[in-house]
Amino acid sequence: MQKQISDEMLELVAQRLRLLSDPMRLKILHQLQSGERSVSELVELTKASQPNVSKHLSGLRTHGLVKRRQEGNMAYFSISDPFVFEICDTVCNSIKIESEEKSMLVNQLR
Amino acid sequence: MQKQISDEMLELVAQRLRLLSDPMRLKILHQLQSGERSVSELVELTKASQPNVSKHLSGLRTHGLVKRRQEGNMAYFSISDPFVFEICDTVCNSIKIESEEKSMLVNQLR
DNA sequence: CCTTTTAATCACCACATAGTTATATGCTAA
DNA sequence: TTAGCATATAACTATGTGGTGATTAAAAGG
Repeated sequence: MQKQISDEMLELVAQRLRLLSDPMRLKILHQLQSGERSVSELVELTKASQPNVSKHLSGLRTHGLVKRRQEGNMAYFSISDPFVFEICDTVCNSIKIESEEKSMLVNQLR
Repeated sequence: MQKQISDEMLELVAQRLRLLSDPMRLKILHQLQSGERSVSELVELTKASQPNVSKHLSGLRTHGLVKRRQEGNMAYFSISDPFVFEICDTVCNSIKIESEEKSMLVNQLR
């Protein structure tokens, strides 16, 4: 018998995964993986509009995935919850394994 | 220097996480964690409507997270990609750690 | 055949959200 | 103060999606 999960917990988990379920946000987080970045740097790196980047950063921040440091005119963001990396690694691995299985299948059919 | 991720890969990862970013789907997957279930069982267990459950199962299936077995009148579903469990565990852990940190903070303030 | 049961699909509504443009805020330098 | 740069926010649009009720499809049993 497994442990039951409360509806509130399900909501929390879903909310967190929802933040990671957008390509743009993943792109931003991926850039932050190498360290702190300013908003303008992120705009440059992601080739998205500045309001769009700011909006995503705001969402990520209010849910505690990212933290903000202000220095003079600029705002520097960095990842504050390492679980982000674990999740992405797990998903990437599952995709990699899947595509490997597919290519093996193709090889068998030759 | 880190490895760059292609836009297609970002889309794939986001798509997969999107499937896990809904409480109802998480509930279904959680019930499937203990083994195969028919649609009507899942309807009963999740207290959701039958079309709703079927719709979610359909989405999960077309993206390879779940597989279907027909027997007579009924359809049995089961989890086909174990990465689901890893993801959920990781997220649950991060939430647990966070809440523990919060309660520690509260204790310090007493 | 007809009826019942199980599941899938359709049509629709309500809502959330990613994106854009325009504007505001806030800091620095002249 | 004013000008200029960096960032945040507001208002709006378009699209996606979770939910519902009604219908259909298919299988089993009378």
